[in-house]
Amino acid sequence: MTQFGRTVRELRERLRQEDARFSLRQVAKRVGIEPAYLSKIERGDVAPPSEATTLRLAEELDADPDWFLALAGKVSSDLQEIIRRRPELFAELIRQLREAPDDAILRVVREVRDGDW
Amino acid sequence: MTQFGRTVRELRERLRQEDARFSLRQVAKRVGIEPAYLSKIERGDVAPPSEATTLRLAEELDADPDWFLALAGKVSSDLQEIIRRRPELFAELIRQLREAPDDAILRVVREVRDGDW
DNA sequence: ACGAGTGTGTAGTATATACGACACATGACA
DNA sequence: TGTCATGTGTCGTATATACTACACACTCGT
Repeated sequence: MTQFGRTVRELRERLRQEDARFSLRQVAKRVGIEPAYLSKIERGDVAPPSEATTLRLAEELDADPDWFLALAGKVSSDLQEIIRRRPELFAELIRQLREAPDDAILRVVREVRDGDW
Repeated sequence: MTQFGRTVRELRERLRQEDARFSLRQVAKRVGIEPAYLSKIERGDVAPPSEATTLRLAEELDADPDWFLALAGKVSSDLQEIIRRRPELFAELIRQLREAPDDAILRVVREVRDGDW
């Protein structure tokens, strides 16, 4: 599972082509971790970092937080909390949607957004 | 957060009134953990156990697995995997439903179940 | 009185998580 | 030819997770 690492590296290198401030060291500094650690993360030498660090990285690299957490093998703790408040309800809903096509889920999202409960 | 422990104890004591096989020791044995450990769990002396152990406990005590995991502060790993496959879609859906009343979510569940995508 | 079963207190442990510190080699630039 | 910045290799560590092992005190039936 070095998918996360490869993605971080690709995003960073891409940004770097137009902005030299996206060197590994400088990104690490802004994110608040050691360069050596970021290096290992990018090469999949260590497991993906904590949720907090992953989120700071996502912001730095302008990536979607939930997507980034997913690449890191995690699910946002705020989503988990929502589920934990009504576990049976959400469990059933999510399992129902396991095989549903993207646009079916999107329809549900829109419907809920416009819904008048 | 001894909510999990208290619930385990209550469920077990209740079952015990009609079946002496639900002593702490015997339940621990069937679940595959040490009695001392289960004792600490029930009194909130330690954090709730792992997902696997929590699920075996839920089955033993005839409790809903997702509800039990929630009490233990967790979200089923299979739900997490479903979310991780399409993180942005599910994140939006779940956040939309954060404040929705139960019956609104139930309507969505039914609708999806009967849906023809 | 004693053996079986009960719950619990104390101590210890293996593994995972999430990093930091420091040194090193390389390449570009003045 | 220094020096500056780059990425990386090695080693160590604090904290959390998820338990086990063993001994103890109590109670209940025989």
